[in-house]
Amino acid sequence: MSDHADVHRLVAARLDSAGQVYTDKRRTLVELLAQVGPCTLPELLEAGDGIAQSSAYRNLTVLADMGVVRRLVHGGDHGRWELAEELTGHHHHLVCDGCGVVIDVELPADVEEVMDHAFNAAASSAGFTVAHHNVDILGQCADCGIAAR
Amino acid sequence: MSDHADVHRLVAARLDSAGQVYTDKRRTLVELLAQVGPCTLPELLEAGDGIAQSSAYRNLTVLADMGVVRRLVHGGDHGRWELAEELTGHHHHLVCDGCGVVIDVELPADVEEVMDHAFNAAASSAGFTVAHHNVDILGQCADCGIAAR
DNA sequence: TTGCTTGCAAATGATTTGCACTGCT
DNA sequence: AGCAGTGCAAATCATTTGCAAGCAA
Repeated sequence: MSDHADVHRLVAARLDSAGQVYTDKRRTLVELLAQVGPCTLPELLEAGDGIAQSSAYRNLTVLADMGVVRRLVHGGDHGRWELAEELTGHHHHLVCDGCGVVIDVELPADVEEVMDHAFNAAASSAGFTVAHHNVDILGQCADCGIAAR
Repeated sequence: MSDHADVHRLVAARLDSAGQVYTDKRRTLVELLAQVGPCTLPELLEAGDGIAQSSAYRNLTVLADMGVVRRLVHGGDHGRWELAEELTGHHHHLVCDGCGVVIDVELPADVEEVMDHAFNAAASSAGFTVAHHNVDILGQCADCGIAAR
C-alpha cells in the first residue's frame, strides 16, 4: 500500500537539506495526502495514526514551509491541505458547492498556454507581475449532483 | 460622490423583493464596495460611517444571502468582500502575494470561451457539473514589485 | 405595538502557542 | 547532556450570536 516511494524520497531529501527529520508522523501525513488528495485536518486526524491535532497542524506548517504541501482555502470551515505542485504536477481544482470536496484536474497544455498569455496581458496592464495562477471550477460533484434530484 | 446610482437601485429592488430594508448602513457598505472594490472588514469599518463591527458582518451576510455581495477568501487573516458579478460583470482577480490586495480584471471573451470549454470537459470526466469558475492570478502588485527590488 | 436594525459584550471554533515530556544522538 | 518532535491544555483572533435599546410602519 505504501506506494508513492518517489514522493517520500523527494520529501525526505527536501527536509534533510533543511536539517529537518522526516518522522513517522510526517510520513503518515504525506502518505495520506498522496493517497487521498486535498483533505481537511479532521480528515487527516481520523485517517492518521493517532496523531495529535496540534502536531498535525505543526507538521503541516513545517511541510508547507519546506514547499512540500500547500494550504488551500475555499468556503468551508476547515482549510484543505494538498501536496505541492512540485510533487503532483500543475493542476487545478473541482470544488463541490454541496459537500466541499476538492478534486484535482489537469487541463490541456494548449489551454494553459492560452490562459498564461491572457493572464500576463491582463496583469501587466495593472502593473502586476504574475507568479502563478489558481483555477477553481465550482459546481456539483457526482454524489451531490445525484442527491440534488 | 455618491455615484453608482444604478447599483443602488438594483440592490434596493433586490432587498425590497425579499422584504428587506435598504438601510443607510447597507447603502454605505455597498457604496464602499462599489468605489473601492474587494476589501476586508477592517477596511470597511475604517472607511464606513462608524458602523459597528458586528453590524457590518451581519449586513454583509444579509447582502450575501440576497446575492448582492460575495465573500472572497485567499490566504490572509481577513476575508474580502466584493459586489456580486451580477452587479460588476464577470471578472477574475489579481491577488498580491505581498500585501494581499485584490484587483479585478476582465479577460477577453474568446479566452473565457476556451476556458469554459476546457473546464466542462475536465469536469464531466469526473462526473462533475460546472456551475461557475474562479481564476486567481497570483503575483506582485505594482507597489510590492517596486518594494521588492 | 410589532418587527427589523443596531451596538455592545460574550460565545464560538479553527488554528496557534507554551510547556513539560519522550526519544534519539 | 542536548535538541527536535510530540501531546495536552491554554491562548488567539476572525467571525457569530444573545440581548437590550432605537427606529420606522
